[in-house]
Amino acid sequence: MRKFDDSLPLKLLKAREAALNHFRPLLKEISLTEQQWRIIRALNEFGALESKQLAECCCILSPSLTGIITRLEQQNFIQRQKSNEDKRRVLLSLTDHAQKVFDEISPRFEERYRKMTEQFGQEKMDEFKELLELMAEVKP
Amino acid sequence: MRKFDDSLPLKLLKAREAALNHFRPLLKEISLTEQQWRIIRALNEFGALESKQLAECCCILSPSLTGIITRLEQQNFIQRQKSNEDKRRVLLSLTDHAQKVFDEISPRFEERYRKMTEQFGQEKMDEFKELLELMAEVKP
DNA sequence: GCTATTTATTTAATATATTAATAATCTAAG
DNA sequence: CTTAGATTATTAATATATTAAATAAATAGC
Repeated sequence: MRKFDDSLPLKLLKAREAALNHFRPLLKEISLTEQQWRIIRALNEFGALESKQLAECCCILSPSLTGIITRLEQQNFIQRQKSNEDKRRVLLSLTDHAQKVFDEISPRFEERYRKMTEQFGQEKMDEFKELLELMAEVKP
Repeated sequence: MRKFDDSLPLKLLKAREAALNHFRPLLKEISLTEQQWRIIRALNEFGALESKQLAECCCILSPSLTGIITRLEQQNFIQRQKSNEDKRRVLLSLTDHAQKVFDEISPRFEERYRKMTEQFGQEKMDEFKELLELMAEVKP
């Protein structure tokens, strides 16, 4: 039978852990969790988003998102605004404070990302990302 | 600047989600979480393990493991036994019940794993795993 | 032999993941 | 227009993740 270590989910978990280790020191420095930073990055790029869209693109389930947003709101990183056309929906966007923090710190994330890519090898990284995208498309 | 979606940790997360979707229905059927199943698989292969070793090979931190083991013990899947040489250590192993459940259900996991591999392509899967292992070795 | 240090595990506190259920609103069939 | 069904966000309950601190037992150095 297939060995314990020959498990795609486990290998994906370990690879992700190793990748995140490149960024954990920075996250700790600014006191944001990995998920909080992911959400801030998404809102920086897409501007205002509805909760559902944000959950989708950040790969975070709605119930988790509700809590994360609540805390980011308390820390003055995110503002919520009810939609007028559809009163069920909530629009989320970065505060000026969050935008400022993002602009200041993101170059340092970029630098670490660059180093990680260099260490792994640019060619291998491209090939790796290609395979990751293919796997993400596989349906059971 | 690098786009939001061009993020290795995010791609790893999405690929892992897609991979896990192949097994979630089975896990639900036997009412075990992904982590519980990982631990059972490890103990099936390695026999009795100490808590630290189990945490290491399952990529689960000790504080999480304590809770998971407690619940698996209550469900009669795992038994703990204190080491005699070093009374700090705890030896963990599968109960007969767990071994029986594992032997019955694991062929169905194998079958789904086989289908996932076939769908993705055996060659690509080998290449993919190779890159995942390389990434897991990269140090920050 | 004793003490300081180290190591293995657990506890505590907070954040996130997962599933089910709820509340509010919208949409479409009748 | 009205109501059944669908959709969005939240709440609730339980499990796991993460970091720090506490506990207990082993080991090194004196």
